Amino acid sequence: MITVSSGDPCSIPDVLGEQLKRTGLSSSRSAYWNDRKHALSCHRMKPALFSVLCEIKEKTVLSIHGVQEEGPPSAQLMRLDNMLLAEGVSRLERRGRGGSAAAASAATPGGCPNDNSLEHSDYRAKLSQIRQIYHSELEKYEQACREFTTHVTNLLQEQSRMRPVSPKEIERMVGVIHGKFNAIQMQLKQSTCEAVMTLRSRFLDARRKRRNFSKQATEVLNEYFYSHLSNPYPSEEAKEELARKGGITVSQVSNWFGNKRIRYKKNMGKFQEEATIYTTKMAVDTTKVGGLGSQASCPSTPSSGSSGPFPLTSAGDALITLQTLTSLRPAPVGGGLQSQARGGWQGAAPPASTTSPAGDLSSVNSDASN
DNA sequence: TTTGATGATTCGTA
DNA sequence: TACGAATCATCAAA
Repeated sequence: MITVSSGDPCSIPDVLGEQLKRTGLSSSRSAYWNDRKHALSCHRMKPALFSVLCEIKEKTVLSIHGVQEEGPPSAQLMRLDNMLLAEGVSRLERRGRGGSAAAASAATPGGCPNDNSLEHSDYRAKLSQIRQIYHSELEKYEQACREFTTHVTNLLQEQSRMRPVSPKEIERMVGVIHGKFNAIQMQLKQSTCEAVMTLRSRFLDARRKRRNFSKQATEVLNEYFYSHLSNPYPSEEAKEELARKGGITVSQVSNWFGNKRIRYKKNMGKFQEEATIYTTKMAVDTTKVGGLGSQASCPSTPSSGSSGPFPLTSAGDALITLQTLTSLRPAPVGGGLQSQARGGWQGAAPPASTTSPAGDLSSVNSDASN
């Protein structure tokens, strides 16, 4: 009885000989293996050996049949692909190295704010970096996969001269190789997704990127707030103007006023000094301009008039009083503002944006000029 | 490191 | 839909 190991010893010298030839290492050893190979192929037992190998092969193929079925691409892989596509990472596929920079700068990740802040450009640069690394690694894996597949295919074809190797078997082996490389690719995709997620959370989470407003923005907002203390609800137009002057967005203006109203109401005592500063400043500005020009520093509300939902004994009036008093003595505005504010917008429903606050500077100015 | 200030977000409401 | 209230997360000064 002839026993043959699954390693198929007959083919080994053959393959080695070929490899030695390819790598230029053929020498006396190569000649030795060629002799051996020739001896084996001419051996009188070769047909018997080959038939035994065929039998073994048949059994082996039967035993592994059913295990080799390749399932559909996993849901996880699809999720990763979708995520990379959504993040703009896998858009460059098959585009080559040249177009990566342009495409990187053009790509806008989903959910990304469309402002042109420095953080945003930094985000894009880092995303582009991740994208380039991803594609470079992907290309490496694909090339390695191709090379390995070719190598194994050649190997099996060589072996098929000495042992039974069916095209199906080669196909299966190629499938196995692709499966292994796909697993590696999935890891690459997974880590790329993680990197993108980390980047997103770091750069795009608004809470993380919170920056204090510039001094100018704060001043513009405070000036408006304290000069409209009786009705600190800027209209859309006023918000836009404040946003423009402060170099911030309209929604930031809205946020600021929302926070300011709440915090002022909660702790008016704390804001007395600030109120004094700003109302004094506004009063001085108004006096300087002669009662007509203060609109330049304080956006007006859409309409004017004192028929708003708040009593005239408001902070707006306090400002008027203050303007008069400023020229006479240091402004003792604090208590007045506080008491008036308490009876003003606090607790009252916010007025429609089109209504004009009693303390609107335009009306103040006209009053003052009168 | 702690703490107050502050911009942003979320949720309920009118 | 805008607002108030509560809360979160970060900044910056002590």
